[in-house]
Amino acid sequence: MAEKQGDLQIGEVAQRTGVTQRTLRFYEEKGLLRPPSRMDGGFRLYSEEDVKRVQHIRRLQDLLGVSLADIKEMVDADEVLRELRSQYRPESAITEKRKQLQKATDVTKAQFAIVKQKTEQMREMETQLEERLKLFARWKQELDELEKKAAPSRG
Amino acid sequence: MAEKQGDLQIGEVAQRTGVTQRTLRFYEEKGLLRPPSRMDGGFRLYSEEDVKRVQHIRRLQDLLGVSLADIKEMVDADEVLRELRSQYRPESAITEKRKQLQKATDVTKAQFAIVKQKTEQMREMETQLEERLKLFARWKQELDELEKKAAPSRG
DNA sequence: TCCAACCTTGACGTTGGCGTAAGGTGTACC
DNA sequence: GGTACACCTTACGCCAACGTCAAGGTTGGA
Repeated sequence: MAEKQGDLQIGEVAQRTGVTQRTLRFYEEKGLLRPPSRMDGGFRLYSEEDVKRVQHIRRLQDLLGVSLADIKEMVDADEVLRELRSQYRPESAITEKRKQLQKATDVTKAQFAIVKQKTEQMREMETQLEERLKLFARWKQELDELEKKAAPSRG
Repeated sequence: MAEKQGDLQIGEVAQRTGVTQRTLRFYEEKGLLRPPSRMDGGFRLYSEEDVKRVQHIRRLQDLLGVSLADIKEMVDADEVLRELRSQYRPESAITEKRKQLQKATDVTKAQFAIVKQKTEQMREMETQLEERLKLFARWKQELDELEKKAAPSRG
């Protein structure tokens, strides 16, 4: 198997996502990334989808600050989503589908709750910091004027 | 020195803040909390201020997900703020004050930048998740209707 | 055919943020 | 002054999330 058009080796993926190759292998090991296809010699071949996935994982890490285990749960829900998208499937599996959909919904709702709560608190913090900056600005003003009075332009 | 009115032992602080005693000592060790006063026997005595400080640290940890080293920088800025509040001080120290104020302002601005960026991204994620939930809801509808047609009330 | 650049799988190392156990001391209350 | 409980320091332990070799195989071009 030669390198298929559009596929990426691990080095390129690392560059484009800003993580190390070690991290990519680590994510694979932990089940956060599906094992990619390989070249004949064993080199990993990633797709654009994989790149997006990595970026998604990083966003979750950075923004939510949750563990990779939790993130795995979340991206697994993504996988379910993709699977469900391939509608054409045995009708017998409809109960299964329903279960998967339920699971995905639950996970997403949980995630949504976290995000909502955090945005809320972040906004609070944002205004607090804003207030503080204003306060600092006023103090600086006062300092400036104090200095002007203490040592009026002696030039 | 008996236990002063209004002061708290480490156990109470732990309970009220939801962290362990170990964590409180650890924060002290790392300079995130000023060494509290002590009873004659060596028991730590915390103030209400300390409690607030711990809660603040935890919020920073949880929301921003930054290292304790970074948080130290931030809460040190708080300390500067408190010091600057005691205005009555030798005039000779005005240059020093200015420097401290500058530093505090810088740190606060940096923090503000982080918070702002994160809130932004969080809001994006929020809407994404909302969309996804809607999609899931629609799919569930479809599944329901599909089932109704496949097996119409056979009672 | 040969080489440089790229990749592979182990396997051990590191850092942050605490947990936990040991062995001893303080405090409060009867 | 005994006892039950809260606290003290010291020090080793632990887990997540990678970092960092080491020793070798693959690829693609000259």
